[in-house]
Amino acid sequence: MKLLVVEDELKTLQAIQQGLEESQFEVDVAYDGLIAKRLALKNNYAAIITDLILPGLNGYELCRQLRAEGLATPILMLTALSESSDKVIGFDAGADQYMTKPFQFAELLARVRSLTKRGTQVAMTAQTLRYGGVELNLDTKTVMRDGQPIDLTAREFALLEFLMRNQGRVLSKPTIAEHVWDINFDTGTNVVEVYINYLRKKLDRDFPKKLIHTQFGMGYTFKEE
Amino acid sequence: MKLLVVEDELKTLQAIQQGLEESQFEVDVAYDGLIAKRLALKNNYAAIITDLILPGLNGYELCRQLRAEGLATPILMLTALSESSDKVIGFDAGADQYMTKPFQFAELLARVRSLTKRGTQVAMTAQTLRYGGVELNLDTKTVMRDGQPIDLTAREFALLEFLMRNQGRVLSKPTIAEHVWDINFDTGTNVVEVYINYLRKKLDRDFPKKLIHTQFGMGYTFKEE
DNA sequence: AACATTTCTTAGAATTTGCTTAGACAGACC
DNA sequence: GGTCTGTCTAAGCAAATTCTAAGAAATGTT
Repeated sequence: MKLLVVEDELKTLQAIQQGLEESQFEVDVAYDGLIAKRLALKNNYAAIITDLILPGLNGYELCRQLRAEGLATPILMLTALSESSDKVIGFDAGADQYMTKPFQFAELLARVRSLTKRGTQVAMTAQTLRYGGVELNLDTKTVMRDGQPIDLTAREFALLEFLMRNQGRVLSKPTIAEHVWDINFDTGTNVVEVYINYLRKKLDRDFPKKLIHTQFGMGYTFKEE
Repeated sequence: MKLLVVEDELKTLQAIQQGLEESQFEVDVAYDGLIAKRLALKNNYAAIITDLILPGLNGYELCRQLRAEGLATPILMLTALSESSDKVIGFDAGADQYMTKPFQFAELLARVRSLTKRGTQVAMTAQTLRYGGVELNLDTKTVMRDGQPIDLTAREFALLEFLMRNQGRVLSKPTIAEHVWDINFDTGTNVVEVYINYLRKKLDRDFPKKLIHTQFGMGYTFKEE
């Protein structure tokens, strides 16, 4: 687990680095806000620990700019005692935790552990496929057509996903069977036909514009008009 | 919440006292270091705010002697002097925070609040996840639903945490197993199902609105309605 | 129009998936 | 050692989905 520590005071920096490394973290360091920003955007750190007062770019600005770049990495902000009114600013900038110096190292460690636990989150990308008024959300496994929810089973969903990913293309039944069912189309099965039928009932039946088209003797196409 | 304010300049003292009382603190006052010491040892104050320059016993001595008596009450030291050497002395004496006059009352209030929170040196920001009436506190490892405490085992807690962090998303059993159990889902285990069941009994059973939903053939989702 | 081929539709059988419970096992605490 | 607590396995049951199979309909060909 890799961390970035940003601090311009060498003694403090080394103390933190050493302590974290002893606790099995990999630690990158930066003395300067601008360098820190570059590192933070390049590497995928589990958390960033930064001082507020820094050369180049202060902790507040660093934090704000990283968030502006869409970085979700947890940030722990350190500040000296006489800066407590900056606390509010720190949170507004997007810091996740705030800690006043001086502090016990054990406390820092506890907080870093708590922050890095958030890594249990699955990839944040909200993947949705859109075409012809149909919206297929891969995270929530939901399907909407013209704003109306459509309830699909797991297999139906997989089939629709495959059709939408190959939107406009003619897909033969063996191809579909292979991708959606992981079967060789040897066995004279008609599952594909059956499931196309299920999908049509749910997705096309109540709408004037059909999206699933039969290409006689060739396969099926997902397209408008 | 009871505070002690030690200050010999009457005008300043009254301003601080009034401001704090308006902010719902109970305030005791002292004009003199010796009186302050007696009060501080007798009453259990949430924090002590003291000037550095005082008759009887100066703020530095007051601070040092209280610590020598084993008092752990947070101390906020006020001083007109802004030289850093004074800061060092202040901290050595055992003060928790240090503030130079003149100051904005809002800042004083913020510091007092931070000091009276939890522990002395650190204003802990409670790490809690909230969703649909459920409050999961990562620091205390406690869970509440609609203000009612819910008792969970470590594994149940980890599962709920993972569900809440990925709230709204459909999580497959292999994904859950990997993140909450650190296992490859090869082994035909059904732990996930069993623990979903445990969690439902404790979290959903006695509430009309269910939060854990089964997406047949796909996984589980944590969401409202 | 008659036929062959392909696709659609449906019912219900087969299978998969999920829920629930009981109990085995291990570690913590007396 | 015995008890308790928490974690996990296993098995039976229920429910939902998936698939098969067979007749109906549609399409294309002669």
